[in-house]
Amino acid sequence: MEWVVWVYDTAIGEYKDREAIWIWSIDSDGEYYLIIDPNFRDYFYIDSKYIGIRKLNQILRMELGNLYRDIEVNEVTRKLYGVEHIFYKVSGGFEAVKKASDVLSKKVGEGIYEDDIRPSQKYIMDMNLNPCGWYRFKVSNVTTIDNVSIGVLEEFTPIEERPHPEVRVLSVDVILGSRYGEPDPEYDQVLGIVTYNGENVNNYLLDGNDYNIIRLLETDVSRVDPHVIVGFELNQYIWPYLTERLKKLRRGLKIGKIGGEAHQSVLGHFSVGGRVNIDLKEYVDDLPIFQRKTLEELAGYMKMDLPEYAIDKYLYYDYWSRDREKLIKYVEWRVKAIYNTFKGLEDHIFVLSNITGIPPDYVFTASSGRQAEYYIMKIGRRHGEVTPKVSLRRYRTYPGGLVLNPKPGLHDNIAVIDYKSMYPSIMIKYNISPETIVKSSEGNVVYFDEIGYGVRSDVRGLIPTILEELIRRRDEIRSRLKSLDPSSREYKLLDARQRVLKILANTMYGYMGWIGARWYSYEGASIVTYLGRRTISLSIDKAKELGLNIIYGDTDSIFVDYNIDLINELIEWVSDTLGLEAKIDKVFKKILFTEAKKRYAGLTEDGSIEIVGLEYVRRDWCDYAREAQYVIVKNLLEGASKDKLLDLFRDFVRRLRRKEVDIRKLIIWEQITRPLSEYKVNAPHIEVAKRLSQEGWRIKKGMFIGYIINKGSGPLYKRAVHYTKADPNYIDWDYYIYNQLLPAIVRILSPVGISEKTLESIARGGGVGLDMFV
DNA sequence: TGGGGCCGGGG
DNA sequence: GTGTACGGCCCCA
Repeated sequence: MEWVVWVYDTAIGEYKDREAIWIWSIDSDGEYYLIIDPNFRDYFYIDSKYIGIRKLNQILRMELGNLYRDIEVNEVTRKLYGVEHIFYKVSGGFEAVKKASDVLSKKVGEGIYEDDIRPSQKYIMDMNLNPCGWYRFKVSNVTTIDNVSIGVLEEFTPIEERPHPEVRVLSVDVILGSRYGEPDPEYDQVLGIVTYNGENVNNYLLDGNDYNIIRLLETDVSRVDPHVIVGFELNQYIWPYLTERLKKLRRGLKIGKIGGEAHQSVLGHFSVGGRVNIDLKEYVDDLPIFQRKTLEELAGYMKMDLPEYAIDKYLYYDYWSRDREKLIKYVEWRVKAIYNTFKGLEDHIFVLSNITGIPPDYVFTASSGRQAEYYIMKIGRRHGEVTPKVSLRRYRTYPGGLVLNPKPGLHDNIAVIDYKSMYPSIMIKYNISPETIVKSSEGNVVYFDEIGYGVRSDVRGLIPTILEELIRRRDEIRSRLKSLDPSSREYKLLDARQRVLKILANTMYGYMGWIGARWYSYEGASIVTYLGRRTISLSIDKAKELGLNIIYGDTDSIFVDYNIDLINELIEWVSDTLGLEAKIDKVFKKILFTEAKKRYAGLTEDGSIEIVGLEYVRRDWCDYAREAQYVIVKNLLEGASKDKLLDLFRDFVRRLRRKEVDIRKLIIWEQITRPLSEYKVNAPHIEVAKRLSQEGWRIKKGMFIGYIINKGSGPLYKRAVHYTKADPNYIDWDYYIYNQLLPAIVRILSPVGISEKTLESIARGGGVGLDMFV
């Protein structure tokens, strides 16, 4: 029989009492298919440098007992960091191979590779069966269990580029709360579970025993039978809580296909057999544009309606006790937002999964470094590369990009010239890869005296090869996009593809400098940044020689007077002499610099305001000061008079002095970056977190603490209170005038000659007369 | 008063 | 758990 289906996961399952690869898939109507491949053999490599074949077989025979019959050893040639080695490939049944690698790790220790990659992932990479792609499967022995058609794999062929089928989605959110701070699954029942399938919201509220509502969730899942279950904080919070609640009853959470229970899997994500479990929190965690990592930010980004009342989890229990309606309304908004956000992101998720080979389940759980690594592993083996082990290394820093001191003040018509993908281009041009770096200048080597390493030019590195391929694939897609209708399905999918390829290319340099990388290269990363510094310095020299006035520069960019002829000459020189591509990135009609690097505000040619590094973009400044800075700098750039700017400032001061500001705009947000006990200093957010901790909240790394400064004496950390406990009568309004608003405005007005003294006197109420008395 | 701890953001 | 460079706050000696 032949099935044309879209694969969404591979897993280790069973066939006739033996472990087998299970390939979960659906057809264009969303019907389930499970294709079983009983023939895939797990394997690992052992380097022949560390053991002879005779000894190897002897150990395996002695230690494996009956499982030995299930093992095969073959001599193969593979590359390790580009160098050919003779390996023994030990393959066989999953259990036997696992036992064999355990035994050899103990007896030989070194030289064992790929025993740390799960068979289901090896299957994806070796068979080139990428998740979230279409395939034509030939199967036999077809049966049906529940509504899943099951068949045994004969063979398969890929079907290129067909949009993914419409997936059934169920979003889930829960109400967890406790009188005593953080809800504890040991004592605190689940208060409510809310689901949404795109049409109906179902809310199941505690009435007696929460076991009943968890069962209702299970019933809901089995009735809706979703391909995707999506939530916010599913992996770190919701699934662990629900499974912990059920442990008392000695049962698991039954939400998988064919009776599967949710269980913890690789990288700490939860796996729901036969369904795709997606946690959107992991998506927002990865992206810096989401400052506080909230669902509201994500929903706003996706241009969705925001809730009428957002309720903080610290207040869930209060609302549950006092205003349940409002709480339920909010959580209903959440499940809808989660559902709709997923719908907006599904192309990206499926494309990212398809390209990296990481199943959609945990493509977000994997860090961007790991995503890049899976991709390298996949491409590497096509070049005969064995995947190296992560080894323990000493942490070392190395110098990064070059940053120029800006010329402070207001400038007209400034062009930003930057290098197109500077680091990837350097890595390709100079062949920089872990295996191409050498210490000596002998042989075919491009040597860099200044840092004491060179790069081999007789072999092509793996990373540059991969980068070239990424760029080539992306260019192909981009040229196809030109002839497509931007609103078409095809365009959107291809656009998602080219974006993912770009992200992967841009990740490679950072990946190589990451100590946890399998393809880590301190020297390689150092050469990349060294060449980056050299490149930008050379172009600065050339720009000066051409007579261009340089205002600023950072890593891969220079800001110069907008003289199109000279700039074109510079760009041409970069291309001819350095062999790299530079371009005009944007032009500022006005741009304001302070004395500081990495901070400026500009008005672009299309009239938009761009603010970089200043208080406005930082979450550890209160919204009120941030907004004030935006308004005033916008007016400044658009040519407002000094009087107008001072009037605006005066208004912002006045509203604070009159306590007319919504206290939510006074919250300062800071992240907890380590266990509370590891902090060496007192600081407001740490102190507030410690107090929350005493009230029963588990304060974990990565949490955001929002605080407000109250009146009183002593250091700030003693006067900071959690924002849920702030009271306008106790707030230190002066702190907000002198330590939030004033510095944010001094920063942008002092470079244009408005003195700090002038602003301070306005802040004090001077020069306004009446203000003193209101 | 200045250095260290800490945080967030730029490219 | 991708990299380094940087500014600026608060605390404390």
